[in-house]
Amino acid sequence: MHYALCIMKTLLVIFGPTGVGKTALAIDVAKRLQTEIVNADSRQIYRELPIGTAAPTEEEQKLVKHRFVGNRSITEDYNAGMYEREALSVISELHKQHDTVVLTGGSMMYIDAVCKGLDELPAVSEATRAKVQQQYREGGIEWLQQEVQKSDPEYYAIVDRQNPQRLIHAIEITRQAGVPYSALRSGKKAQRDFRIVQVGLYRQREELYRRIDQRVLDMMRQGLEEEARLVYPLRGINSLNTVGYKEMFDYFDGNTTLEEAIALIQQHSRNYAKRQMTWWKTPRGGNSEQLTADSDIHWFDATTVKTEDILNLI
RNA sequence: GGUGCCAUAGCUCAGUUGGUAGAGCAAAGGACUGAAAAUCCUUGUGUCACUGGUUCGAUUCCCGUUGGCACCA
Repeated sequence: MHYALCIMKTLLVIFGPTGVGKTALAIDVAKRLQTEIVNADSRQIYRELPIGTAAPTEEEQKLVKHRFVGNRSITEDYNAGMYEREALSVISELHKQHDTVVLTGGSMMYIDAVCKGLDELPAVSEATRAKVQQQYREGGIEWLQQEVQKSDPEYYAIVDRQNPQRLIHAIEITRQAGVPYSALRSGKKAQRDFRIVQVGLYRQREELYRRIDQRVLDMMRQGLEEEARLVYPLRGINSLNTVGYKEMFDYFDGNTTLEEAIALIQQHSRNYAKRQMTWWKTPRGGNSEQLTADSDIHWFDATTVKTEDILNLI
């Protein structure tokens, strides 16, 4: 057993809210380990959106090879389940060459998909999706609620009934699988054949928000408006339901001024950062009692963390 | 200078036929098993601009003051 641990490969996961400083640290750590970075950001995978998603730049990618950056088009359907399968495959491939692989990003569910695993679900067909969408349009959320109550009472008992996305997903899966969605939810954590070391980054709220606001201004300087204009014709698709783009679309439509759009992008980015911090139960501003609360995660203040601190964990 | 209108939550505004007030947005907190930068839930005490008057009681009515807007000179 002890011997097995010694030869076990490692996945070093570095996460934290948007704007906390993950990219720079991950690159530095990966460089020192002479390994590669597996990106876990649901929007940076789209090659049409490098500026507005603050994707690693070409220069940064020259320092360390990145996977899952700009490898998809916004016109492709993509989701956390696909990411789990592809990421596990890439990690396995990289582990043949490297003892440690770095996984970094801000998409909570993508990271959980790799670390904890999602249950096997059938792919939803276009026909099923369209049918459910149509019935939702006709019957509203009441129909969704009644449908889930009828076809999957067990899930209805625990689901957030005001959330159309959750209800629609349950209906789609139930119809596609032929069994209730809840029957496919094991709630079990997947076993991985590598060790997982989790590093969480945090910053003082005020400073984090200041960095986020500044980064939005930087994006504007780098050409976010032009980037958004190029994808504007496709505005309805899921991948463009993204902070930085929907606000620019409103500006293009004449619903807001450019100034208002920028302020809204900043605001929505801050809201997103808050949701990330809630998900990871991020400690507030270096409270040491909270730091030890979750033993699985090694928390570091992003303003003081050193590459060596991370290397020491491995 | 004159007349009229307005002044209520961080913002935009309701409202109280006189019994100290509530929406949207913001903000804060939370949830999260294939859209997850998504989606959803919870949380509203504020000198009701200031001064005086009427009244058992005024944020509400009246006088005045200050500030803003509009029109007239």
